[in-house]
Amino acid sequence: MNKAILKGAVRATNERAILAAAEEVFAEAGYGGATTAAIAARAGVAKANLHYYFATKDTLYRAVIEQVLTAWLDAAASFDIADNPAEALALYIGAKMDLARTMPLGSRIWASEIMRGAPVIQDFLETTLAQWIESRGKVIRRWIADGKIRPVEPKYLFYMIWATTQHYANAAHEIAALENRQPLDDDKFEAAKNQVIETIVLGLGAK
Amino acid sequence: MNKAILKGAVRATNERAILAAAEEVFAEAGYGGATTAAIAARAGVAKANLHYYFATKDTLYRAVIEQVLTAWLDAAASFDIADNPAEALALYIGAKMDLARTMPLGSRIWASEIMRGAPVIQDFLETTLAQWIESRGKVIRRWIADGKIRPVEPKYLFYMIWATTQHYANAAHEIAALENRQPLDDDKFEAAKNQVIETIVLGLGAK
DNA sequence: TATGAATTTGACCAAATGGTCAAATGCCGT
DNA sequence: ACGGCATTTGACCATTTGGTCAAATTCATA
Repeated sequence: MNKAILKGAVRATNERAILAAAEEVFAEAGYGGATTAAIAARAGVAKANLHYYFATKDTLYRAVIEQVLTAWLDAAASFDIADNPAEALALYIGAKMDLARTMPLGSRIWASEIMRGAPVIQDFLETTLAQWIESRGKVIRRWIADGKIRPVEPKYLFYMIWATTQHYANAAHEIAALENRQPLDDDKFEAAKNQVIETIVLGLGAK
Repeated sequence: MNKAILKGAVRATNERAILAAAEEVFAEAGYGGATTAAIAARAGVAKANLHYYFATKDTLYRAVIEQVLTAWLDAAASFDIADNPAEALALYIGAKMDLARTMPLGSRIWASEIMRGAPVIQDFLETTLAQWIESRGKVIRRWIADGKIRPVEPKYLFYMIWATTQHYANAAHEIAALENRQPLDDDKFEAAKNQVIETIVLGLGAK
């Protein structure tokens, strides 16, 4: 009976294990440095079996990127509740910080992908992301027109938010080296998150 | 006579060409994805000749890292003129922005290196950089004690500065995709720089 | 211009890599 | 219990990779 539920369970389980392993290896080694052998080993399957589920390294990489993209879009949605700048920004920046904390590997893969020249997500950048930043830019400009924040170029504001929040994922190792070789614990991370929010909100002169 | 000056000129020229090519390839492909063949080709020398000047890929990589480190330290020095927070921060952030503009490849290599777990610069992070941030942290704390800026954790402030400024190098491709597929021109870059400075200075409540 | 050192390179090598394949094994509904 | 589909894997392959080497060429200087 519950067999029906488990239909395809083996496939689902293996695909998940392989994707998780691939995320780790791609994040550490980059696309070029990652090997299917290393991914298979970390997933606990034979290399040939990995290729049974994902025909090529490229296919697998794209599947991983897909996941990252989805998570990114989820976090991006949290900006929409906008009206009060301070509140809206706090929510959005908080969501981005949480994402960096939850999916550090995804953040690193995203960063490498862009450093390679974004061969895979080029289209996403030029369409979805460009639209997103344009529409949110309008919100920011309204705030400026209403005198709620000082005049700024919305894009540069988003770059600052993205850079800073993602840094806590991408540079976690550097940060650990500067914090007694210990990654930020939850309290420190929360403090960092608040400081980022406060600095940006204040920096925009939000009323 | 001027032969003496040119002594070792061939070596110097070739080493420079190889280092420059290596910087490009490591920045694009990461350590794992870079190949000595690709570097040699871009430098315009035979692969065997590359290995004549740099015995191993690792040696070459470390030489490139060395350069990046030197440039980083130069920019770091610009913080020292400190007394007035707004002025000191404007100088430092400006220097970091200029560095990102001048050496985008180095910035990307730095980022990949850290994402790999910093195998090569681990020691630098734990000694030189840790000392640097500790001593500059003291300056920040003095400003806070003197009521010149609002209370913040200095480290999180530096993370924000590093992240944001380096973003203009690391994510240049993403930025271009969002700006009519055109990299930032000098004017726009200057505007971004000013906005970053103003936002942080204001965000610290600097008097 | 002769000579020894520095430089250049084609040919080569062992290991690693992405990927294939056929045979074996496991699993499900009938 | 059986037939068929999904899964697993060891053996294998062509290509790429980092690196070597000896022979050839160029260069500086006495």
